[in-house]
This record gives sequence, C-alpha cells and structure tokens, in this order.
Amino acid sequence: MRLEEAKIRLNEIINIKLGQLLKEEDMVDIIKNKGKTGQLLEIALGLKNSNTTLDFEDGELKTNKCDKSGNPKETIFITQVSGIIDDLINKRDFHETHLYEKINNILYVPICKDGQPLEWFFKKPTHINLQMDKFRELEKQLEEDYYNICCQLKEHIENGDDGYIHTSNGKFIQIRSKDSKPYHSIYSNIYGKNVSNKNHAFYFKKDFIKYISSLDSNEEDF
DNA sequence: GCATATCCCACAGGTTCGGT
DNA sequence: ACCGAACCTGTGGGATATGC
Repeated sequence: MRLEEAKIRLNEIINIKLGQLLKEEDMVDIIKNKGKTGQLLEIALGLKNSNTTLDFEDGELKTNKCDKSGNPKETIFITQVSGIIDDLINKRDFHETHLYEKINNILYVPICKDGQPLEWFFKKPTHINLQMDKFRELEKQLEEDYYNICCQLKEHIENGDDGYIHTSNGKFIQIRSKDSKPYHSIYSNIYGKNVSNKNHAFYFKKDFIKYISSLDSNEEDF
C-alpha cells in the first residue's frame, strides 16, 4: 500500500474514540502491550503487522502519544544504531543512509491517550515528505543534525572517559541508549572494538513534532 | 534465540508556582 | 523576596511482541 492511500482511509477514523472504533477484545493489554495501538491502526488501514523496513511501499507510519491539543508526550523511535555505526563514524552521505530511508517520507499520526483507552483517539495526521517545498528547511536541519551527531559520536569514542558513545543531540533528532538485558554491545569495524556496551537508537525529539505542528497550523489560516 | 520495534517507567536535575 | 512543592524534560533501563 502507498502512503497516500492510507491518508484517505485515515480520514474516516480520526477523532473517533477507540471505544466506537474497536471491539473490547481488540483492546486487551492496550496500555502495556507492545505498540498495540499502532498495530491496531495498521490493521484498520489495511496493512499487515510486520517489521519490514518500511510500513508503506513508499514510506513509514509513525504514531505517537500526545495530549488532546497534540503536544507530544514522548520522543519517537526511528531506528537502531548497532547495524549502521560505521556509516555514522564514516559520516556517510546523509541521503544514502538507512536513517534517511526511514525518515524521508513519513505519515505521522498523533494519538491522544488522555483518559481511559476507550476515550483515546487518533488525531489529524501530518504527511512529512522531505522532498516537498514546505519541508526544505526541515530537511536542511535534519541533515545538519545528522552530521553533528556523527561528530559527537566520534568525539565520545576518541576522547570520552570510557571510549563509548553516549547521548548525542541535534535540534530535531538524537541518539541515545535503547536496549534491555542482556545488553547488545555495538562493535565498530573501523575502530576494531566495541564502541558501546549497549545498543543505541535514533529518535525524533519532541521539538521535531512541535515544529511540524507549527507548519500545519499555519496552513489552516488559508 | 536473536534482532527489531513500540510503548512503559524511574530517576535526576532544572524550572515554575504558590504560600508566607 | 524566599523557599519548598509541583511540574517538566532528558536520560537510561525495561517489558513485550514479531519475524527470521
């Protein structure tokens, strides 16, 4: 399925409470359970729950917890670092990276989780395609963030106390730890050693959401 | 069993707020 | 104006589910 098709289907379910949208049995474990809301949305849109690189033929679906005015409650996971560490250390061209593949065409769907699960609802989505004119500034910032973070990682490895990578921030994205026991260390072929004792991941920071929301609300003036 | 993906929680440090 | 309480944000660690 292409991203544009999902946008059309999404229109029919936004702002409707999950209690009206779903059967009670669908919502078992919805608070604790792994990405259940996102999975239910995938099904509702006609996708299958899989973990292929991209959800759509041409892009990604991202959901995130927010309040009723759309303020993000969490950062958004993008992709793990362990498999791409040497690309980052090499400062591989931004447009050739796995990171870029994941973020260049995103359908972002905020989910308001105020109150009981029955009261939750999906909010109006934002389509973020970095090729679109309105996101030119955003793409520049993400590219800058990417190279900036690559530099910070090298700095941590070469001059840090433990020789390990640590949280590295750009304006809109960051790398920070993401793992659970037993940990999975990150090995760099370039350095020929572990550069972390646990896995890390790229995240969108809350400022990213706030920025795209601000672009959105400007459009509504027309 | 391992890697990936999504959401959960605890804690610490900083900032703001409200009562005196 | 001060000080502790409440709130916010960033960081790090975790549980759980799926596909291979």
